[in-house]
Amino acid sequence: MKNLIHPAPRDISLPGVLYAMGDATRLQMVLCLSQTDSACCGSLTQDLPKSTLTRHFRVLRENGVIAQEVRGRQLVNTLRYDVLNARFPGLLDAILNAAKKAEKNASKKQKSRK
Amino acid sequence: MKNLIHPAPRDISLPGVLYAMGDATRLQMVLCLSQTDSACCGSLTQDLPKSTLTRHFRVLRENGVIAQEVRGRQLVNTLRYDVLNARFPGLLDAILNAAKKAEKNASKKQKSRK
DNA sequence: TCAACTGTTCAAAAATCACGAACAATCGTA
DNA sequence: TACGATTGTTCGTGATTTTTGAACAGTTGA
Repeated sequence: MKNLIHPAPRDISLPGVLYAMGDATRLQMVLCLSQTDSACCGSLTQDLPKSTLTRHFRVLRENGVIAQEVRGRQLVNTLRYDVLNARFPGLLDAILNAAKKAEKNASKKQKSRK
Repeated sequence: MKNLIHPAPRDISLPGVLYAMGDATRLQMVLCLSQTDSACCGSLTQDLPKSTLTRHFRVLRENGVIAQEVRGRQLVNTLRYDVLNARFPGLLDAILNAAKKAEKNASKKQKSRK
C-alpha cells in the first residue's frame, strides 16, 4: 500500500543531501538516527505536528539520506550511512561531528539559527 | 554605504551552512570560489539574472560561507575557508571534494537534482 | 468488530524564492 | 565636472515551498 521511493545511490545528489540536512529539525532527526538507530526521535515527535514530521522524513528519504521501511503500523527510519559514505566520503561524518559539537554547546546555552 | 553583515565565527550555524550550500547554484558558486578565488563566477553570471545572483551571494554571506568586500564598483567574494574549517573541521573539504567529483561526472552526462 | 495507534493526504495560509524594472554608486574619460 | 558604461541593490509581483490542522487509511490487540 505504501509507495516509498528511495533514490538509487547514483541518483543521490550533493545539493539534495545538503538541502535535506540544511534544516535544524531535519538535522536533528539525522543526528538522532545516527546515535540511536531507532525508528523515530521521540523528542521531536512531541514538538511538531505529525504532518510536519511526515514531510521532513519524506524530504530526507527522497534525497537519499534515510531509508524508511514499513513495520506494522509504524515506519522504521534508518540512516543510509554506508550508501552516503560511499558516495560522498567523509561528508556524513563531518556533518555528524559538527552537529554533535553544536549540540553540546547548545546544551549549555540556547541557540537559534539564521 | 554598503552594510555587509558577516556573522562572527561562533554565530555560524551548521544548518545555516548546509542550507546555504544545499542549492545547486550556490554550491557551484562556492566550488568556483574555492578553485579560482576570484570575485565572481563568470559562467554563472551569464546564466542568471543579476538580482538572483545578489540574493544567492547574500545567502552565502549571511550564513557565514563567504565574505564580501567592496572594491570599487564591484564586490569581491571570498570563501571563508579557514573560519569554516576551524568551526566545522573537515566539513568544507568533504563538500568540496564531493562537489568536484559530481562536477566531473556531470561533464560526461547531464544531471539534475531532486 | 472495534478502539487505539501511527502515519498520510489534503487544503489553506504563511513564508520564501526568482526575476524584471528601476535605482544607486563608482570608474574612466573627456 | 559631466557623462556613459559598469556593477550591483532594491522593490514589487508571481511562483514555489513550507507549515499545520482536519479528515482519512492501515495495522494491532483486545
